[in-house]
Amino acid sequence: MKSEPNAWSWDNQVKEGTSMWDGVRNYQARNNLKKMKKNDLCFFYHSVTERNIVGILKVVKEYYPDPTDKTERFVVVDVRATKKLRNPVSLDQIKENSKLKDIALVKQSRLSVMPLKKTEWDIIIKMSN
DNA sequence: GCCAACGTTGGC
DNA sequence: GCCAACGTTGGC
Repeated sequence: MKSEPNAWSWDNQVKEGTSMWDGVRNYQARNNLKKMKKNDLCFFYHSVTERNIVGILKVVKEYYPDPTDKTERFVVVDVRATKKLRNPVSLDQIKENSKLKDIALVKQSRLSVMPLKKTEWDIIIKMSN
């Protein structure tokens, strides 16, 4: 899950505890939100200014209508900051790893909520230690 | 700050 | 239903 740290950062998330992941206005990203199950884990990525994966979020509530969306077409999930990565994993590092060359973060840079395979997740976890 | 890559909108 | 025009995102 991606956010510009100027708009909503990891520190904001930690301070807030559980919060809605709102503002998604893209159907593909919305569909990915809908696939999330309670207790699923997600990486929190700081886009634009930092380009780092900084922490891990947990889904605490599955999708429901986004109250900030007047069209009633988009949804949110509730998430909670779970763990800060020991070392942030940068976009450059991810691009340098040939096993990660096909992930959406690299291939579809505009998508703000994207899936990740377990094997890919594990590689990134390893890189953060 | 620029621009490529997309996604959406609206005229036809 | 097509596509030009436009808006947004996010890497560089």
